[in-house]
Amino acid sequence: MPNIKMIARKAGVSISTVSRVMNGSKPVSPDLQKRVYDAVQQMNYKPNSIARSLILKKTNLIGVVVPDVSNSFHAQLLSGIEEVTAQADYGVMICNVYRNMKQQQKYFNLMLERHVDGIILLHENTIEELNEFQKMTNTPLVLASVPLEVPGIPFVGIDEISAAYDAVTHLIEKGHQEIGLIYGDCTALGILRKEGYEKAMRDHGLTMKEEYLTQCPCSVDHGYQAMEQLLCTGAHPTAVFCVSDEMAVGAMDCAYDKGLRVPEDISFIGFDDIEISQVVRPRLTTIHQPIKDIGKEAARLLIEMIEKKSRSMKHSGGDQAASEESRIILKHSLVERGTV
Amino acid sequence: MPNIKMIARKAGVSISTVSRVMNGSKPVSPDLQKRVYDAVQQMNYKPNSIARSLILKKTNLIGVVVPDVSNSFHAQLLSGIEEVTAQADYGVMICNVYRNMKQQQKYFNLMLERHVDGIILLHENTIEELNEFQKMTNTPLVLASVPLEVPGIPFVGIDEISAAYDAVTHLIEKGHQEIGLIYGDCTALGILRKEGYEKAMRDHGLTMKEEYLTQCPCSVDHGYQAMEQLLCTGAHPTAVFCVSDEMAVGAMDCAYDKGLRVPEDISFIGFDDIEISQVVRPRLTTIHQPIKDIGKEAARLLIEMIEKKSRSMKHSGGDQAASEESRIILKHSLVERGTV
DNA sequence: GAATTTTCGGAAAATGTTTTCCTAAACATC
DNA sequence: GATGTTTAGGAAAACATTTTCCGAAAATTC
Repeated sequence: MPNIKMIARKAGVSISTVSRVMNGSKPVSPDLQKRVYDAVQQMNYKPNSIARSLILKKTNLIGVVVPDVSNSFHAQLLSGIEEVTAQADYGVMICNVYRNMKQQQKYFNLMLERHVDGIILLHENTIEELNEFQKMTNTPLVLASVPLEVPGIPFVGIDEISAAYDAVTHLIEKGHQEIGLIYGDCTALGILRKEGYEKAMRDHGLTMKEEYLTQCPCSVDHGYQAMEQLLCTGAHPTAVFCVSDEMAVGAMDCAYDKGLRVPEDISFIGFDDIEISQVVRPRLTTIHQPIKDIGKEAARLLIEMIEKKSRSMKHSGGDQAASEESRIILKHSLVERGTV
Repeated sequence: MPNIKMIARKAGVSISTVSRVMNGSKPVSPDLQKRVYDAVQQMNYKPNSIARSLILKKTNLIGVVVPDVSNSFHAQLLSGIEEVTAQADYGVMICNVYRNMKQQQKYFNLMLERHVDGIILLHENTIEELNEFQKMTNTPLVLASVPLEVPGIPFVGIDEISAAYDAVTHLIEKGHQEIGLIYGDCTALGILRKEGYEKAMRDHGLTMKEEYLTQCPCSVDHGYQAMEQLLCTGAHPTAVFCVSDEMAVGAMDCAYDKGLRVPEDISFIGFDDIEISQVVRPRLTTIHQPIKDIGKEAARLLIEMIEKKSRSMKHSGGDQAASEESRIILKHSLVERGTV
């Protein structure tokens, strides 16, 4: 591998001249420029990115902290992120948290030790952890589809409450009054969606029955169990709103096993519009999220923050946090299929 | 951020001593050791990984080239990879190729420019490209679930031919004789699985009809179209082997829409055992691949190669390619569900 | 044609490590 | 007591860049 010194020697110029033509940082006479380009070509020279990182304090690497890459929703977010980062010449490093949220701090440190230029969080942290993080470093951070309100940390996603509201309203408009809810209460996501449910019920003058509420982690299997539990109580909802598609297909499955017909005997509405909602029979009616776009927007915003920060560092030399105070809310939509 | 010099000053020792206690590369007296540790603690010192990379010529970063992260199969592979790399203190950088295989070379260059220590390929390249790659660099490379035979490049996956053979044999054992095939012929995967189909048919004395063979890209929608096409020809297979679960659920859907009952009128068997095969009704009978384990094994092997190489570089100083000549074949299995 | 400004190339410092090469002391051997 | 062998620990080179500073040459102005 040739280095800048070899190119300089070959082209008969100084090291700095080579650097200047490579980065266009200062004007260089056409004559020398050509000599440098020729040498670069002949030796197939590529500037060493590590050495550049060291001096420029920029790795062109962003970190993505994700609960589980193999989950369809997160994988799609990731794909959106990757698309725009790749275009902007950033690499993305992933960090799979699985469910061991305890080691959260460790993951942050890992990314920071690798000097990522910024982080996208797909995984829910406590607000304290986020504040802690901000205190510790001024590495840009954005939350994608993690609806937390933390001063200085931008969020991109949908309006969870109103999306849930729309889902439940749809059920109500179709004539349902006894509406069950399967949700998870240990994430902000689940809680907000539940809020949307409650609001819709209230706004339409429906009473919420305690026994119609069931909570479980977000997975097909847990959705099944939750539905079982819901039916066990003797409750007979005519429709169920599940705060994720996985839960919904699990729940549907349970209903099916209990001899209930969907949508004749019981209706279901999901949330997210991931792949499985389009392969189950009947097709799952659900709330569509522009998942990939959320990823893209998050990446776009993060890169913007990174570049803004590195510009300001260059000029003022200071390290004031360039805190972007923004929330990017994308449009969700109801997609009617066959389960209500 | 403190650097090694500051620690040295604080502890009242030389830079090299600090380095030595950090890496345990040479013995240091307990007294000085303690002083260094105290300084490190007090200043919360973390060695700068970039500077280390520069001198050690090791980034502790591996690259994963993947056709599409949002695809369930690849996402699972990735998750397996990430699990073992994280444990071994390697980061993983992803490179989403989407379908533009043309720019393949560009992706390799991208990874090499970032000086990844090794690459896992989940995306099929031509053998020429791989040879080209090997000629260009001696960065370790392993193929995960890309069944290509290239000298010096290890592969980890399943025995595609025999897995396909098992699938078709299962159909035959259940009494089917008219067996259709939906496959893709532009990947080694599709071709090998087709081979398995052919072998099974031949071994059981069944004739293969040209009109029973349909090919299409691997997706639910294409599977649907392929099935449509298959039925259009007037052929009436009693079972269809689809070389991926996506194709299979698409094909099943088509059958369903044509008024055929599964499995009474027509049977289906898929391949991969990804999530959707467990949510469709009836549940898809399929060939199970230990996807996550493939990812894990690939990562394990790659890291082994990397460390072996860096050891040999250290001792002999040479840069002979430490070519591992291995193929790791994991066990597949038939999982009987409801579609045959 | 002289004075002033602009342009451009080169030397050297800076980035934060690891590692090689020394020196000097401690220890063992004869 | 003299000599050889470990061992601890420091100075400096090496890694591959970018960037600042400086001086020389060229271009512009009066």
